[in-house]
Amino acid sequence: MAGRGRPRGFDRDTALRQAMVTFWERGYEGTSMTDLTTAMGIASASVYACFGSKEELFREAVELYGAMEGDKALRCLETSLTAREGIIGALQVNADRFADPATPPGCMVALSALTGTTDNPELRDFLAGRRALVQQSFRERLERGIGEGDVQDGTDVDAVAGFYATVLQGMAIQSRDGATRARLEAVIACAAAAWDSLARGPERPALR
Amino acid sequence: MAGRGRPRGFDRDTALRQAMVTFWERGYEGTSMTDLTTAMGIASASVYACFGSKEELFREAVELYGAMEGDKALRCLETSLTAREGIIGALQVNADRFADPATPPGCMVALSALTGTTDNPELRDFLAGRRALVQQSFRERLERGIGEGDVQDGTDVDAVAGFYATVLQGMAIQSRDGATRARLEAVIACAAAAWDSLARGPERPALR
DNA sequence: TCATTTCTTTGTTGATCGACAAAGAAATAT
DNA sequence: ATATTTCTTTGTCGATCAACAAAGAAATGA
Repeated sequence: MAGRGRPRGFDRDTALRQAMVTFWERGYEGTSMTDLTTAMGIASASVYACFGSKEELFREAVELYGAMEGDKALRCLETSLTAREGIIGALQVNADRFADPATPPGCMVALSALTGTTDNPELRDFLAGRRALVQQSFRERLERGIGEGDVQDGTDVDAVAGFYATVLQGMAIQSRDGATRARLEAVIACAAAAWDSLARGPERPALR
Repeated sequence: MAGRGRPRGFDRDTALRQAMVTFWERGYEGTSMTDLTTAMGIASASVYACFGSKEELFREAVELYGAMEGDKALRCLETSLTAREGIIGALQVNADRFADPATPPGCMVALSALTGTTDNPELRDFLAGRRALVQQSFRERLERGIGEGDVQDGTDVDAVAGFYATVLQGMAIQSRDGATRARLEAVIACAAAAWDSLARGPERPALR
């Protein structure tokens, strides 16, 4: 297993993490190979030898991002005693991340390839799929809540999961616009206050 | 006032509208001059002569977008009898726009320059300012509602305005990901159901 | 020691980016 | 009719894009 030839002069995980931060900050299209090689501290040929291409590097970076934060939110959903606690907790985990001064503001999955990838539908769908997974995990947690009794039977789990996913994605933009941790908390508090109207009452909320 | 020299061979408003749609679809950085000249049907030299630069053209396109939709939402806020009706109505006006099959999905102001403009802070701030204006108009409508009695005195208007702005921005991403008009309506219904918990009760919503 | 393997450095590739210069075309003013 | 003005067409500019080829450097195995 030990390589035969000259060993790699950089740490792959470290380089990937630095690439992730760069993509997170500047987006996929907004990040040039020069940006990457500068941040990673290696030459472009090493990037291609180690990661294949800019797009493959980006996909790995997104998976690393998901492994770091997504897992924490998923664990919050799983270990929570109620669906409300789980979903609101997941929002808070993300708010922590979005407002962390050590990393770029907002969510990499939500923001790094929304537009500008019109002629790369695979990459767009890749990220859209990651976003859909979050929404699906919300829905599954709501369904579990129905089974466990803390969510009223008859709740429109698709609508409620979509609502909280929408709030989460909106928080990513708010964070990009400079929203502090406290402001994100205030948004979450509002979303939490809506809970009983959505997942407690058996009737669909009236629109007007 | 009648021009002396050769008259322009294209309609400025039409060309601007086509540029707006292109920026809306592909984002600022994702739109090339070739994309623009193709969509507008004119050569790049004509673009520069008529609009100055790509960035100035984009700013004009954003202002046109705001004049088309922002005004409708603002009128909804002004003419509504209650703050609730105004803000929920503004969300619906935007949902109409986001899901209109005749135009690109989602919101141009929210999506067209979120990342990829790291080295152009003026442009980023320009769009962030437009987003802040929406949030401010929500806040002002809430304050008016307090004065008119349909919003409980003591309501945290900053938090509530931020919440509904967050939902609106999240809807833009949902729309980009393929959300139908009906799904956006479901999100709005959830946001509307939260209203009484936020703007009716005098107490701040409890977080847990 | 030396051949082999792998990585790094350096340089370059064709394509595309936004922007503009120069010249030709079409209108008005005198 | 002719000069003037303005627009359009054509071509091109230097910069930058993602990607890779070739050669030098540094490790291992025999």
